[in-house]
Amino acid sequence: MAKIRPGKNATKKDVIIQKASTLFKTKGFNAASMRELAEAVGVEAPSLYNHIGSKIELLQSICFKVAHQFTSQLDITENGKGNIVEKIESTIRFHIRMMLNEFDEVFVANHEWKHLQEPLLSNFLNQRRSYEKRLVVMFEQGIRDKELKNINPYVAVLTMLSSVRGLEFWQRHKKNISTQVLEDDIVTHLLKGITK
Amino acid sequence: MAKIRPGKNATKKDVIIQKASTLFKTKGFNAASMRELAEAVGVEAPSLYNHIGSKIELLQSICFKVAHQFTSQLDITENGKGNIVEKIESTIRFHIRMMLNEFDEVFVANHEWKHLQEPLLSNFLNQRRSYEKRLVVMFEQGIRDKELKNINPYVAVLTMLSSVRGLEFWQRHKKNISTQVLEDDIVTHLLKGITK
DNA sequence: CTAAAAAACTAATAAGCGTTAGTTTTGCAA
DNA sequence: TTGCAAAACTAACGCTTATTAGTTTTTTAG
Repeated sequence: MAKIRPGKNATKKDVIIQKASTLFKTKGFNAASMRELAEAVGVEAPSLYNHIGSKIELLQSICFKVAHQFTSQLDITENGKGNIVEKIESTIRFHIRMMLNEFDEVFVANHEWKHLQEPLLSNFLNQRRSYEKRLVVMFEQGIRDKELKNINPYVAVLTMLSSVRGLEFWQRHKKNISTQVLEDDIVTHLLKGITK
Repeated sequence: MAKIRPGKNATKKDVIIQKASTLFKTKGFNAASMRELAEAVGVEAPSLYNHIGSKIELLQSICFKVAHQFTSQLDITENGKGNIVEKIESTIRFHIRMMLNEFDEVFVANHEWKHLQEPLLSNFLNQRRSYEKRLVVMFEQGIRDKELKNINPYVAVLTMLSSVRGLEFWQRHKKNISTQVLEDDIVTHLLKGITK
């Protein structure tokens, strides 16, 4: 009956992807059915196929959209002004803001990527590895430039990424602390451990 | 044909649970089929039901076994000797060792718990919350006793838990660094940020 | 107002799932 | 060696799944 009603700047496909993000996050990709997704969107399941190609295509869209956001922001940061510590801080803050503002999609990209199909699965993992490697290179330069302590750059990068990912668990405590305070706390905490 | 051959101190059920841990970790609970599990064990799918009750029971066994290991170790640590910093260090090292030695089961407990059914789902989440709360209390006492900086104990606990969970990603780099060095590095890194 | 295009609907299909039933084989104890 | 229990097997059931086919309704454009 009622058609899918997208907002001003969103196609119907965008609406489906957004609802899919929430559903995949909550139930997991395999446990989430197209019938549930359709109900969330407000139509019958087969109607979804007027806008999308398949269920797996939804997961692909979510994962690669998130990957692109992180990658292109790192492009900007790498080529921008500032010393290494400032670039690391900028990267940390971007990660935190992504976790807070686009939680569902980031969560799905972090947890459900394993259900991607080849060759996109390998493509996605290569992007992740490449991203981490670029961060390691950034840390290595910071060490060479004496901006950072003589730490193991791999340990530092993974500690940083893991800590920020831990924001997942803050969803429950969201009410208790301002996101700005949280952002500053984490940045301080992480930088204090590695800066000279 | 061939019966399930358990090792000396393992029942057949234990073998199935161990194989299930690996399979659930690799493919996710829903994507892992009983037919695949049976193949990994070396029997046909229906034969599994001579040893287990159901698929969901396997997930329950894994999740609650892990939860019990963490909880009972924390009991020991809390009631043991030493100041708060020593107890925190001991807890961190236990987490790291669990991640390294019982990776599959810990991974499943961390990632697949959402597929537990009520009332066990709530039970599991309550145990997690209770565990985190006990850590927070530990940190609060450390702050009161002036052993720790005046940090936000929630932020500190979640940073600690997240960092250790990040060891998941070290599976790929395992060859490049000794686990003992890794353990010491992480402990140092984490403690340095919070101790006075 | 009309016609074409977009998008909804109902019905159905094929495949895979966990699990059960019923039967046969295996392994240990007497 | 015999007999019983444990554990394997084959076959199949009922259910859910993503997806397709075919049709009807709704929206849009001229």
